[in-house]
Amino acid sequence: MTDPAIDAPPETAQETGATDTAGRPVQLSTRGAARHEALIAAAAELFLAQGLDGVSVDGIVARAGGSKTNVYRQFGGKEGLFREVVQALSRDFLSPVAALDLAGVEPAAALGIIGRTLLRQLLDPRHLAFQRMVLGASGRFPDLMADWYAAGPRASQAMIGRVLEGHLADAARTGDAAVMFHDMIVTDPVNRAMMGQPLAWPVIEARIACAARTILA
Amino acid sequence: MTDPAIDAPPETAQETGATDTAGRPVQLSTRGAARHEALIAAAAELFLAQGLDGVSVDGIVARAGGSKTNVYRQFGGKEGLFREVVQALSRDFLSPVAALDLAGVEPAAALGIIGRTLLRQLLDPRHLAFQRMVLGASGRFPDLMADWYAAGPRASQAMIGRVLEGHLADAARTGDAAVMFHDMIVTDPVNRAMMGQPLAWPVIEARIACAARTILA
DNA sequence: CTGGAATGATACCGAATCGTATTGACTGAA
DNA sequence: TTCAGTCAATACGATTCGGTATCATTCCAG
Repeated sequence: MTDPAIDAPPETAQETGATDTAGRPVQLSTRGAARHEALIAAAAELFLAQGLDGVSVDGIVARAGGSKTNVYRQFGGKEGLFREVVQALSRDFLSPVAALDLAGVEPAAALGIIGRTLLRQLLDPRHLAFQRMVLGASGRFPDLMADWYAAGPRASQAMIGRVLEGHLADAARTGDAAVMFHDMIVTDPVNRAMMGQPLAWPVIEARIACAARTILA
Repeated sequence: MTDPAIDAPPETAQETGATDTAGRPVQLSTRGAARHEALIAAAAELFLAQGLDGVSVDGIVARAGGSKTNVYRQFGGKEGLFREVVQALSRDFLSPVAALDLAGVEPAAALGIIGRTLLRQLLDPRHLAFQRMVLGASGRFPDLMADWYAAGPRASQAMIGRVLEGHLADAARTGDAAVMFHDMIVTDPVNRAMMGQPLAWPVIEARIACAARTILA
């Protein structure tokens, strides 16, 4: 297995996050760096729509432009590309909730804001497809699911925990309470949406309010 | 691969639930009916282990015995077989929780019993694989996920609802409370197990107790 | 301008897939 | 015993895919 990019070092030294199969960095020209992004973007759309096994490398390349050379040089193969796609999407979906500033907001109101922001994000068809993709692949890539879980649900739960701090009877269980509130408002609406029977938004809002009352009692 | 117990028996015409692609019943001999079961059993194991796309019809037949003829005559193809497998497994996983008899048990204790029984069931590797399979395929088969959800989570929630009846401050929200209690105790442990980082059993028990106190407050 | 590396386009390979067709053995009833 | 229908085993065709190899083209530093 020869790798020309490594046998005879670079040209335009430009470092991206790309690594080959063995984890060694791959040098990319400006064109290559652009292809790197284009490949991830194209692969993301296709993987979201059809899942890992439903997409062919040729299909991705046809959409991204360039050639298969890039996929195998920059990502080591289909699997490497999939991994980078999942990690990139994990980062993207996190932002709106993490960006909330809840300083000085009443706990009940803060939980409502978090809940609505979170659910608007999670119920987006793109995110539903993403979750389907990650869960479906969790057998083959448990570490990828762990990465997503840390960047997504756990981050949201941490924010909920900060809101609950000092407002619970049993302060020692703040962490558990945060997880439980999160799962209480997220699980059922997401599952229903995932099987094509979404709840109406007012119903979801009522659930959030009900859950907030429950957890703060 | 021959199976002496199946190769020889008589050939009385016999009706099973099998239908062909157009929904018309297929006549099966005794041998055929045995193969029907064997195919579902073999396909179930393989689909659970490798997912829909990771399994080939030839692989299933190699494990079940017989030949591909049966798959296409009895199930119409790989997809039809997959559908029957999911429905059969949905029925199987339901039983232990539905079989509980909680007449005259205190609500708090009853919730504990349901929670422990439910989680012991859901955290079984076979069920984790099943859930992975159904969620991963929910894009292509949303109706299958709906079937599972009705036979699984919704049935459990209904049982929780019957326990809560008459013990909540806001009686009108008994249904919501049941769903929330269910998701509170189920979601996080299952997700953690699914990504290969299972919670210790005592932690889970504590969660159940905590959730029961919360929901009954 | 130029030489060597990175990239593009594509042919190619081997393996694997689904679904059908074929053939011969076996079954159960006439 | 005979005969029509079913099943097992396997061959087959058509297709697809992942990954490699090839060669022309483009890019960039010097």
